[in-house]
Amino acid sequence: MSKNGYDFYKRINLVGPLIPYGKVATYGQIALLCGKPDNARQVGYALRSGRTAEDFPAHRLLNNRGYLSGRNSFATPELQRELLLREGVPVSEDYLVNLKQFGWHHTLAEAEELYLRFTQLGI
DNA sequence: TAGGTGACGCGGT
DNA sequence: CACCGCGCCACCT
Repeated sequence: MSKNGYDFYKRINLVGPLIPYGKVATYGQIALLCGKPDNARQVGYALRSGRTAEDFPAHRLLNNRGYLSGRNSFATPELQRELLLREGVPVSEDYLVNLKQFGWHHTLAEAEELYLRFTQLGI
């Protein structure tokens, strides 16, 4: 837990790597899995400000409309597109991904297991 | 301390 | 569909 009592970023770094290869996830979805459904903006902020771990698949994150919106050198929409195409995720010329088909539809069990893990880690 | 900012999201038009 | 307004909330001046 950080000095101000905030543990959101630690949770993010545990959730991110769970996004399956060949799938994408939304900022809001990650926030929800972190137990903070209203913190979608903070997920983007975490990446923008370099608070995410090395193994965080930043290219697999997009907004709720399916648009790639990376904002730093590690994940520009162009780079995200390149990486996603490489792992078999179709991305249109205007950086749009079909969330229905390639979104990560996590299960309730996965969400519950994460919550348990956070509790065990005290974060 | 107050106010501005934003890799967001939802609901309304 | 698209566009807009507004709520959101940790961070940073």
